[in-house]
Amino acid sequence: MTGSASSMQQPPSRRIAGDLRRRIESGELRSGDKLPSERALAEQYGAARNTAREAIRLLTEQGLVTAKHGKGVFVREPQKLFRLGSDRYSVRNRETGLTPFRLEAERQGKVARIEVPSITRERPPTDIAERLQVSPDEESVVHRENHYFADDEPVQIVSTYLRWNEVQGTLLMQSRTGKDGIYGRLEELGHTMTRVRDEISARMPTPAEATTLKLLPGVPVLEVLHTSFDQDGVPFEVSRYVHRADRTGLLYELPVEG
Amino acid sequence: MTGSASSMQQPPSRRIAGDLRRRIESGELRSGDKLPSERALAEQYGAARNTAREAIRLLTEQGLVTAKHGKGVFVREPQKLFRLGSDRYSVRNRETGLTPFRLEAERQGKVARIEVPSITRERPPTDIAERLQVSPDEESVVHRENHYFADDEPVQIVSTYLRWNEVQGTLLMQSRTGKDGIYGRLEELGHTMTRVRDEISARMPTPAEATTLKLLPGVPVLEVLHTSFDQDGVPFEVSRYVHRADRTGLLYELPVEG
DNA sequence: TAGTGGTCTAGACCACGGT
DNA sequence: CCGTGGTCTAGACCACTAC
Repeated sequence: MTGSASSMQQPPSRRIAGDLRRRIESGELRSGDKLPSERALAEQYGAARNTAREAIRLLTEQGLVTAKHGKGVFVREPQKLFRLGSDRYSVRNRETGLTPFRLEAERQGKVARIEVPSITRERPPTDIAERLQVSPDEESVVHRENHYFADDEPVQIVSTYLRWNEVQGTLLMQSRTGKDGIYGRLEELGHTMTRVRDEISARMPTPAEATTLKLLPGVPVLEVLHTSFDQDGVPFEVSRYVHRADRTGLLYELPVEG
Repeated sequence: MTGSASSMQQPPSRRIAGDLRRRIESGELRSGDKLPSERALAEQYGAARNTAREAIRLLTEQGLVTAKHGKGVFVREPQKLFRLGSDRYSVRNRETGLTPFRLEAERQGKVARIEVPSITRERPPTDIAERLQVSPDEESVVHRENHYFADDEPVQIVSTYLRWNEVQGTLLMQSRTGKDGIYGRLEELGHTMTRVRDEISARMPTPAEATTLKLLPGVPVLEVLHTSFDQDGVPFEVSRYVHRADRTGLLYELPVEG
């Protein structure tokens, strides 16, 4: 508290955080390196431990470092991204027998696993009802919840919504949907996917999502609201994808109409 | 500190945060409502002010509430989203004389403004160099930085990279690029946009981004790395878009190849 | 002036990880 | 066992807002 008025712009916690950020960005502290302990930082800067702790918190919020209880605070390692391309809906991919997720996991040398925690008849959320063109006031949809893992690490949560009156009594009410997955069954019901729409947004996870995705603080999620349209322009399937943003990149390639 | 061992699973700060989250989700506290003050919460729960403050911090991190210095803590209002469609690169839109950004701002009844803080020759970042197929070791690109505002609120930061040897001495080195913008000039240079690739990710903002975008804590950014390809498949323009995620939705519509 | 959040202090005890 | 982060206490002063 000795500086002149002009040198006192920043509170100590910001100053400590700024110093650490610079040390990380300059390469002095590299991925995986351990930061000085909170108590050591406090002593170095002549501050209380809570002040050093606040500095660490700022960096954590920015996704730069991650704390490990009992061990220390470490510079976060950049993660290889799952690259989910716009061709992930292509029929060609179905014919390989590998889903896009399995393909991508394989590319990274990881083992893909998919769980189906629930398949239930429900009243749809309003955003889903609008897009699937069903009533939001009745139990008009079937909700299939899927969890995707790579090497037992959860990477995405998917909620797929289908029309109850169409899928009632079919394999689409089972967790094992047979050859070519749900799109194979939907094709038998007369829906050939000819167009898709993806609406993309990003936000911080809910506590529930943070738990199931095992998200560290400072990691946002990517939410994709996906709608499939058939040959008649009818939306026949809507899915909400929640991806952990530290492991996911989306890729869209498209022609530009003259 | 009176609960039995079995009822003590959660620390007080989480308990307070959980109670508040439930009150918000149940509708008891609505968008724009003021939460109890930190001191009031501390008293209600028989805790120190720092503990109540920690609870508020958790909610802020989750993007649920936002603090206003001197006024209080308020439930965050959902923002209307800028919907940036995949047709934003279409030539048709250029012919209207309105850029997609201006169109979208108009749709929301807001005034669009675009600043060009800098146009400089530079050595490209490696991810840009790869995609534009230029050398990362020379000053091989021109970097045009743009800031987009809606009603004087900043909503996106765009860095466009072009080949120095192509645009040297052209209008593309000026802030006013003439009719149809940069794509008009690039077409005169023989590059007709026929295909685009967008690579999308989400992350927490850097402090610099948080400042220029005036981001509140708990708001991530959407980053889009955009590449334009011409009639010969040559990448002739690469841009990095940084959008504030609380105001931006991306929309992609695409046909599915049989 | 009173009330609010923003920051800081100087302690304390707990839970976790490794020796 | 010791060192680490996780949480809490009971104060304090500052900065901002509104009256």
